Amino acid sequence: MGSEAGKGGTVAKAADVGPLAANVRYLLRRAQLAVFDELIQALAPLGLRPAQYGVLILLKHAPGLKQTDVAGALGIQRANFVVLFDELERRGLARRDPMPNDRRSYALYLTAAGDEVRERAAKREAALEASLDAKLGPGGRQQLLDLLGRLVAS
Amino acid sequence: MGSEAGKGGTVAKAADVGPLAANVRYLLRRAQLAVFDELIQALAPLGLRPAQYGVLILLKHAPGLKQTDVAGALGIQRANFVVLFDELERRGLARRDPMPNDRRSYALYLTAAGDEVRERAAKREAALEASLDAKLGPGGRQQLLDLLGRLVAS
DNA sequence: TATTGTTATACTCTATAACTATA
DNA sequence: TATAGTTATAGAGTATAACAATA
Repeated sequence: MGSEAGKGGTVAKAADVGPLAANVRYLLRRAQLAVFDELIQALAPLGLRPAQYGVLILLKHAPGLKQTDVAGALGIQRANFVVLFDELERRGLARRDPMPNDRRSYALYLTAAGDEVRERAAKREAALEASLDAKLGPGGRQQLLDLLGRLVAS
Repeated sequence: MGSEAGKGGTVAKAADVGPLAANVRYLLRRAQLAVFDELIQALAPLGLRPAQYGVLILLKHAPGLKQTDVAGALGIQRANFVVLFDELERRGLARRDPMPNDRRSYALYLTAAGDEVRERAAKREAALEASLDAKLGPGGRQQLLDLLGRLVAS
């Protein structure tokens, strides 16, 4: 990519991030972006973005949650979750059912179609996980999960 | 936070993310957001956002880089970098100098004021790093840097 | 022709305030 | 009064295309 442009003395240290290379925060961001971009590309053919995929996974594991719970668990604002879920519902991948005890809220469920899409997405994700593990080496995944868990716990 | 709303059987599993809790990508995002939010709060009193702080760090370490290089090193689009740097220049924290060999590009430098602000930001960041290390435990930082580095490398 | 800086634009994600209907 | 869902809106961050000056 044209590192030696021109003819002067400027050597153009293109990708040298210097002190940032040893910065946890910086590497965390770079790693997150890299890994997320892979997932975005993998899910794109299914018309799913990572956040929507997260909803499908969560509803598979814990059906009947209400919007506030799902949004909270995924770190999404209630207000933004509405639109996100509207699209899943419009596409017939999930549905809002009335709650018997509280007419303010909905119980959220995957549809059969939604579970199919989730399953296909999971297969695509699994392929990426394998490549992740290859990069991380033996035991690397568990180590990373531990360390990240400590950061999230706060 | 009102987990026992209503009187029915719904126990409201508020923060149970189930399978996502063991997902590298999900934890990576959550950790990155948590850690970045700390930095955003710490830098806010200085009127700096993380990306701007990154520019100051980079220019301190490698003065005289041109816009394309700095943007590329930080993973920012050339077009977006222009506006970002405009603000640093407007505030007198950095400057564009003409390049002798190439009249298309600028050599970017920190000003004295910019270096002062960078220094103050670095001190605030250092405080956060200490708290990070406490969470990560002995050797945790280096382990994490290694693992993240492998994810970014590819 | 290719590259640098630049403008304009658009799209996603995120955050907040305010409304409604229920509780 | 408090909560669930909703709407509208605004702000970041990011991505792309196109242009002028220069190489």
